[in-house]
Amino acid sequence: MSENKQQISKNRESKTSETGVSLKNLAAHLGLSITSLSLVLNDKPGANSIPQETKDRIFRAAEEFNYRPNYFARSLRAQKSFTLGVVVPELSDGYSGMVLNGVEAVLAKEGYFYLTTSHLHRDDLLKHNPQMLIERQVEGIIAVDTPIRFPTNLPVVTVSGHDKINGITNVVLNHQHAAELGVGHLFTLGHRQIAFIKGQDFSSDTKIRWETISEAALKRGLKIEPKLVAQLEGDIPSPEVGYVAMKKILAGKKPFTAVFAFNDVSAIGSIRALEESGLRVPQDVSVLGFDDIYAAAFLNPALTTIRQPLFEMGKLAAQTVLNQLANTKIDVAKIPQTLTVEPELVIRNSTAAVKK
Amino acid sequence: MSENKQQISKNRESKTSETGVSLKNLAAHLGLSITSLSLVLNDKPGANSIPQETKDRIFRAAEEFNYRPNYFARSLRAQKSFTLGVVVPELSDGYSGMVLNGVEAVLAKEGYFYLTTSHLHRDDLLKHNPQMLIERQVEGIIAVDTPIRFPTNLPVVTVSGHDKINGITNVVLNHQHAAELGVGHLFTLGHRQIAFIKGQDFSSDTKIRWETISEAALKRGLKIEPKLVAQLEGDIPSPEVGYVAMKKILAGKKPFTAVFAFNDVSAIGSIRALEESGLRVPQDVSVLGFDDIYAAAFLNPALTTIRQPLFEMGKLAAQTVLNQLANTKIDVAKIPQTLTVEPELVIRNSTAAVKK
DNA sequence: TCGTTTTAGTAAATCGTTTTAGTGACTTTT
DNA sequence: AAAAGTCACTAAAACGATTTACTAAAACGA
Repeated sequence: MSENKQQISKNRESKTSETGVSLKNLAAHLGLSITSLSLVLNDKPGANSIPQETKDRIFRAAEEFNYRPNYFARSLRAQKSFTLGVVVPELSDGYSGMVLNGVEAVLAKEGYFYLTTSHLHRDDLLKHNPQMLIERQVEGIIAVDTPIRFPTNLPVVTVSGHDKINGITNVVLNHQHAAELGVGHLFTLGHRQIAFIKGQDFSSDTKIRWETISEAALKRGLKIEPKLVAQLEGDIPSPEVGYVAMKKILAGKKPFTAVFAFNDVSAIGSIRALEESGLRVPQDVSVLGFDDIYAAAFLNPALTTIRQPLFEMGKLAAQTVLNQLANTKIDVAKIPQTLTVEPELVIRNSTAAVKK
Repeated sequence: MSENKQQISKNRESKTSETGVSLKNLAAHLGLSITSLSLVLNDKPGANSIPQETKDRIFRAAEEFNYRPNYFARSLRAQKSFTLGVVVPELSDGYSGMVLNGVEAVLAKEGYFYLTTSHLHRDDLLKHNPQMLIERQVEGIIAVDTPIRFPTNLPVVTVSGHDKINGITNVVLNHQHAAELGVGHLFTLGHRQIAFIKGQDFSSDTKIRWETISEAALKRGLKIEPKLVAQLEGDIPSPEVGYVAMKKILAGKKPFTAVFAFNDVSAIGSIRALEESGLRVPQDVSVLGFDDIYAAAFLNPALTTIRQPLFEMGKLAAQTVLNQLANTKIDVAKIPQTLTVEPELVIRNSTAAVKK
C-alpha cells in the first residue's frame, strides 16, 4: 500500500491561498502603478518607454510571487473566455472520446479549454445544453454526432453532422467513398445477397450512410432486399442493439452471405446473433463494420471495417473554430459548409470470399 | 440529403448579439436602479420592502429581454466558477467516459460544468494540466485513474486513486472483494494453474489489484508462478497490449488453465493470442476480465468479468466534491480518505470448469 | 533659451455583477 | 408633536484585470 503521505494546510478557510497575488498587491509591493505592470507583463506598445531595468523588476516580482492574471477579470474585460463548448450524445462509447482527444490536442496548444455536455438524445437537452454553454460564454461550439437545435451567432462546427445551415461547417467522412469501399469489398468477394443494418434515426450519419450504400449497391446491380435490412433501435451504446437487429433479419429466413453493419459496435452484436444461430463468421457470413474502434482488431474474428479518422476529425473541427475566432468579421457566406475526410478499408478476418 | 436550411445573421461582427442585455440596460429601461433589479432577481432579503408590483415589472422585463447574468461578472464578484476540473489519462477507452457520464449527471443538477484535460501518462502534463485548471478557477478537481502530482487546497477526489494524501478522498472499488470474487470463481471451477496479467505501472489500480489477488490466491493455497505472470506495457488503450503480454506468457511454455486479466481490454487481446496458438477459450483456457465494458457481453466468447460500477463512482466523486464545497470551513482531518464501492462478478462464457 | 520630443510613468474608466450602507418620505407610537 | 419605525428605493464600493488619456520631467534641436 502506498504510503505517499503529503501534508497540506490544516483547513480550507483560506480562499486567497488558491487565488494568489493580484496585480494590485504586486504594484504596491513594487511601488509602481497597476497600469505599468499590466503594460509590461502583456508587452503592450505602451511599455516601450519603460526602461529594461524596471521591466526586469516587474518580471522578477511576478515570478517570485507566482503572479497569474485572474481568469474572470481578464475574461470580463476582454469578453473572451478561451473556452469552447462540445456537445456529444454521451461519452462512454469511445466514439466521442476519440473526437475529444483530437479537439483537446488542438485547443491545448492555444490555451483553450472546453466544456462538455451530453444530450443523451433527449430533445430538451439538445436545446438546453448548448444554451447553457452559450451563457457560460463559450466562444464556439463543436457538436459531435448531434443535430443543431439552437440558434446562435457563435462559430459552430459539427463532426458527422449533416444539417445544411448557413455559417455552420460540417466535418464529415467522404461517405460515397466509404460506401464504395465497403460494398465494393463485399462485391469483389463474390457476395450478392447482402444484409444491411441501418443506424438509429437520431444518429446523424444514418441517412447519408444509407443513401450512399444504396447507390453503391445499385451501381453494381445489387438489389436491396427489404427483408435483409434492419434498423438499430434504442440509445444505449452497446452491441446489444446490433444483436437485436440481426435477430430480426435472421427471423426473416431470407438467405444472405454478408452483412454491412452501421458500426463496429453493432457488428459485434451481429456476430453474436449469427453464431447463436449456427452461422460461422466469415465462413458462412461475412461481417463488415464501420468506425474501426480499438476493439475491432481484437475481436474473434478480427473485424473488417471502414475506418473513420475520428481523432483527425476532432482536430479539424477545433482548428476550424479557432480559425474563425482569429478572423474578425467573417463573411458567413464564405464559411465552408463541408470539410471532408477520407475513410480507409481495413481488411481483417470477418470477411471472406463467398462459398461456391 | 436534409435541406434543413436555417438563416442566421449575415455576419459575425455583432458581439453583443450573443452577450445579451445587461442589468444596466434593463435598469435604465425600467427607470430603476441596478441594485433593485439585482436584489429582486436574486430574491435577497433587501428586496423585502419592494412591492410585488414592482417585482413583477422587473421579472417581466427580465423575461422579455431574456436577461442572463454575465457569467464572468458574477464569478469575479463571487469568487466562484461553478466549474470543476476533471483530469483523465485519455478519453477514448470508455473507462473515463463512463466515469464522466456519472460526474456530469450530478453536476448538471447543480448548474455546474466541468473542464476536462488528458495527461496521456506524461509527467509534465500530470503537473501542468491541473495547474491550468486551478488558474481557470475550478472549485474542485476529480482525478480519474490519475496520480496526484500537484499541490492545492481545493477539494480533490480521485476515482481509482490510491495515494494516501491528507484531505483527498479516494473513490475506490472494494479490491479485496473483487479479488475474492475473481480468484474464487476460477478456483471453484477447478483451476489451479492460473496465469495473471498485471496492469501497467502508471495505472493506479495495478498495485492494489495485484496485492489483493495474491492474497486471495495464497488463501486458497495457490502459488503464483512467476512464469505465468506478465505485465502490460505501453500506454495505448488497445487490446494489443494484452495480446503482447499473453504472448510472453505462452512463450514461457508453462502450462495453465486460466487467465485473470487486468481488464477487459487486455482480456480481449489475451483471447486473441491464445486462439492464435491453438488454445480454445474456454475449453482449454478460461479467461476472466475486469471492468465490464460494453463490448464484454458481446465478445466471442462473451467475457466473464468483474464489474466496476464506473458510472456510480463518477457520481459519488462529484457528490463528494460538491458536499465539500457546500460546507464552509471543513476540517481536513474529517474528510474521509476512502469511499468504497462494491464489484460484481458477471459470469458469461469465457470461463468454464477445468478439464478432467 | 524656447519649443518639441522622448522618457517614465499614472489616474480613471470600463467590463457586469453583488452587496453594504444609506436616504428621504411616510406612518405609527407615545 | 417629537421620536421611532417602515417603505421604497439608490449610491458607491468591490471583484481584478485592460486600456485610454493624461502628466511631469528630462533630453534634444535650432
